[in-house]
Amino acid sequence: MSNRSNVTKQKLLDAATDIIMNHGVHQLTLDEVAKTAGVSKGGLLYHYPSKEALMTAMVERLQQEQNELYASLQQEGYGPVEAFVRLFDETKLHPERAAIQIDVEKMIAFLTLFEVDQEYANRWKHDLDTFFAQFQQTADPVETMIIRYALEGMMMSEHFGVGVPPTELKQAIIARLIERAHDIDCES
Amino acid sequence: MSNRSNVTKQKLLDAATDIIMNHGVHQLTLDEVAKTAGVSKGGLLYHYPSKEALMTAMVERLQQEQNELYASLQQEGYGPVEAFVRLFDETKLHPERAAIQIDVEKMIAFLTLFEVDQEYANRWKHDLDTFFAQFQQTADPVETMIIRYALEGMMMSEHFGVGVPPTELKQAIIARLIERAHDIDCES
DNA sequence: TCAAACAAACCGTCTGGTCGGTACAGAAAG
DNA sequence: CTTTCTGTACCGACCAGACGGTTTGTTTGA
Repeated sequence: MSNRSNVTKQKLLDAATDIIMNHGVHQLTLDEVAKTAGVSKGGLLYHYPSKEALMTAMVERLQQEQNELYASLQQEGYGPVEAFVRLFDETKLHPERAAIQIDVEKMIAFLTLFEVDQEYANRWKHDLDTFFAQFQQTADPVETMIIRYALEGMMMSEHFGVGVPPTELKQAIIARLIERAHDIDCES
Repeated sequence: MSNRSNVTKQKLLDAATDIIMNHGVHQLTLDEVAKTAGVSKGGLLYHYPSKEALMTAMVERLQQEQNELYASLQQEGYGPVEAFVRLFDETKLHPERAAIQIDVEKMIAFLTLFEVDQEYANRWKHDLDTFFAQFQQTADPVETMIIRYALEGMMMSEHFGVGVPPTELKQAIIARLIERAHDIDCES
């Protein structure tokens, strides 16, 4: 794959991600993606022969980004649970790492993709299932799951814009979750 | 409005709710709703002149059901936070009340409707915003919000079917959330 | 008998996908 | 060096089906 081709592909994935985050799945049409990326629909379908191929590529890129960040957080000494919490707020806690440019809100937005296609959704589901399985092996599985659910619920409410609390409260919530995650990791 | 008309309307709302919960928003088409309800599309559009009208009616019915259940729970002596938690599990905690037939998983499924239409979504959002505003006035707003987010995240993961834990763990999670909600209500 | 409650064919738009063609960079041939 | 050829990247008109909604006609119950 040439460099030029790869650049265009990334542009298309960026455009699709942008649309799904800011305008929702229902706006994720091939025409819209092509237009946003500054490419013709023909050009889009040259690189991704179907809408599903485009969505699959989107999910795979996100997965890869997340796995890399999660691994790097664990290498910094954070336990599995705390690393997971920090995964959700990394770009806000460490703005200097904005280069990594991962926002887990993407994941929530991407979850809505599950509504559209079942085929590839199952693959992602399987990965998430195995990932969350380890959360049931910690010192306090109940608390661990509460932390996980709280983060997901928070991101969801953020994505849909319902009942969003002021920033200070959000930061306090994250802080407390990190605290508890740290305790759980220590006990485990 | 005659009785016959109302029966059909409820059948249509039931069908739409069923589809959105079991097959997702993208399958919520007028043809599908009509077919599921055993009515022709013409019949559907006789009662609900547009898809948005149908969705609005769906949301309004759900809101009403929830408000009634929430009020009844508070009348039984539960504080606002604990009542909210029990709202999420009422049908499972009290199967004998299955007549009420409210499952808050519906709400999560309905959230995906936000992706489709912004118009009526805002109305619902406003109601949710004012509802959740009181959660920031409790003795421990941080913990209260964690409880709320955890419940929403749990229902969401249930709806999308990602990383769903075994039943016992789920019950333990709910139990602990009820415990904490109770404490918060007592302190408030 | 009359209006409410449907049924069914039909229409316009949107959308995923196809297809023939173009621009261009480099290799091969002369 | 010029010409020809080839494959990659891309464009844009077009198509078929799906979907929301309209219209017209039919049944049903008071």
